[in-house]
Amino acid sequence: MKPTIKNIAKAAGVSTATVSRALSNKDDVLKPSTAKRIRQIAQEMGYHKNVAASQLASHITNTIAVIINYHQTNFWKDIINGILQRAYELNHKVIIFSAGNNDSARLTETVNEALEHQATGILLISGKIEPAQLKILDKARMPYRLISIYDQQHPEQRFISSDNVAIGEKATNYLITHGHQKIGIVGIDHSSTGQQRLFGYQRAMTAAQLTINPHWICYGDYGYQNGQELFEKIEGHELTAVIAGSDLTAAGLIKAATKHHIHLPDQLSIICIDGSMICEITNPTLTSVTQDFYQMGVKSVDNLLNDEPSLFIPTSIHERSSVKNI
Amino acid sequence: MKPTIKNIAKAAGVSTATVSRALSNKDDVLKPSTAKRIRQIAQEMGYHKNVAASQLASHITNTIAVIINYHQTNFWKDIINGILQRAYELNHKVIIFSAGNNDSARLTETVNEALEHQATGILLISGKIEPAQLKILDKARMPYRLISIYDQQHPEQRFISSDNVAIGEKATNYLITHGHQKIGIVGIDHSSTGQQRLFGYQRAMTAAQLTINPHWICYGDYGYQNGQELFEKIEGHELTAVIAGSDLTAAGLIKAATKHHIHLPDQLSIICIDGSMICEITNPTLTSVTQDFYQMGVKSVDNLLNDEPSLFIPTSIHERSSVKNI
DNA sequence: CTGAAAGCGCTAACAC
DNA sequence: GTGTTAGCGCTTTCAG
Repeated sequence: MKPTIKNIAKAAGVSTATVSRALSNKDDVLKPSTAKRIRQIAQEMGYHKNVAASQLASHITNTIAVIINYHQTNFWKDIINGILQRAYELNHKVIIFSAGNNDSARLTETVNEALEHQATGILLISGKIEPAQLKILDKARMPYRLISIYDQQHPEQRFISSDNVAIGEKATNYLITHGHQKIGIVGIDHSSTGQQRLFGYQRAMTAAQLTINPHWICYGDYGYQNGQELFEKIEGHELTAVIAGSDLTAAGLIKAATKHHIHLPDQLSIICIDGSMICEITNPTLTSVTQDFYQMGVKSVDNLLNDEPSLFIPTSIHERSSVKNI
Repeated sequence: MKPTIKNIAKAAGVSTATVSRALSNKDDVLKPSTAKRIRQIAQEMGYHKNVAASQLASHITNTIAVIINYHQTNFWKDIINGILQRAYELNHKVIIFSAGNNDSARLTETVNEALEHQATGILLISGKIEPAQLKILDKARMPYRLISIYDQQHPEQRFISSDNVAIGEKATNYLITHGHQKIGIVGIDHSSTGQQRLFGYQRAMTAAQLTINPHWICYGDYGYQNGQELFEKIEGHELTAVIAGSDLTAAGLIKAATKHHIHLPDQLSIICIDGSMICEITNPTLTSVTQDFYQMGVKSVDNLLNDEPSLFIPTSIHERSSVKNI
């Protein structure tokens, strides 16, 4: 006999309504003895609620749909970890959709798919998003948040992100404070994240009345290998300090600098963005601007479920001996 | 007007069955013109299928439920990544359940919750699992696989895992081949994974007629900090080589060795298990036994959906200059 | 405190 | 090709 509410009702000699109540722990309405007896029978029959039926009837899913729109880097993993943790605490399930790597068509497809799940809300971990997809979300009147992306042009969009402009500015100012004037920024990319960090750098430089030599800005892919390669690009420009676009970029720069017999920080000061364990291990002295992606995941869930306004995840700077006073 | 199949039917002047067919792209049965017209109307009404209703009626979910039973280490993130990728390719959704950190009661709870979702199958990423939970799964007749855990005592259980005995053996034999006899194993724990690695080590040592000094076996937690601390423990035992239980353990050992002015590999050869990027960056010369967790995720999905037998994910050894010939 | 019954939105025979 | 209709398994008024 298939373990359904109906069959349990039959076995217990009660109605399906009573069984439903018993299994939903609505004990305040039921006689404790019947409730207990029903649960006992359910247990014996190996009953497991059919979530689909339950959701259909009740219209509540307690599910957060997460869309990952960029798998290349690793930060989404920490964000997911935070989401999972907080979702569990708030008694929500998490369903994850993979949308490839900034593939717009596929993202649209994925957003539509997520919408089919009648989730409580959608969390979109993205490098970028286009108006087309936003329109779908808005039309569906489904609560959503953009994680790790914010758009100064569209302050009305709800996001949870690091403040990348502030990050770039903070790192730059730190170096300026220490007397540096020829400061490079290395390994950022053309995504909004990279551009915002660059903008912060430019703003700080300009505010300090420092001129920026275009050669001091080196694009890259945030990677370790790339960091090593980029070192060659910054040589010969008399830089005294460099902002590494990511922790891996910094690791690569350090590796290459060592190989070229450049002494750090005497000949070159390095500060790194996204400083995490890798930098800590390769070079515990490295000053870094760190973001807490786990926290970003946690806050995202809170923010979504409580309908709070957009949020910047705070950034902290870990001052170590990698920056020389000049 | 709520965008349901019924309302679309009304708007299009057809039956709900026809709408259902059109929206499920059963175009072989429909007149192309009506199919197209219906999809057009659905689009305009902002229709999104109600997955709950669909699943309830069809009994098919195309969903893989993943349970994470151990959040402390990072390998699950790569596994999840592989699962997501492959699941997408096979047109399956992924729902993730977090079961804390080897909390047995909570795991039971989570298994039950996963069962409620009528998934195609369950993937359990675990450090360990108990008979109680296995019994629930078996009783529910739900296909499942244990990832990253295998139990020699229970060959009937389906698992996808690295072969930790082989890994320990492989690392040990590598050192033996290079002439080492006083070999330590450092940083493993008491989990089945750790114990299997230890067992492989012991087997290789015994096979080579080498005696093991109990002090050569140092327990730890696979961490970086711990690796540094453990270095002190192995000093004074005249070891010529060491197997580090994890990449982070190796990084810690290297750090501590350098601090103690021990020259690697002349005074001590190190080989590491789980060798990944961190080791590559901290010490590109380190010989390591590597496991591909991403691949483990990919294979798990295939294995589950195609009902294939248990599988060991192959391990490879990267020989570099961290082991000295003596 | 418990039961009867009307759906939730969709699918899948079966009929025409 | 398309319509009719009987569910899928559960929740939730509304009665009693």
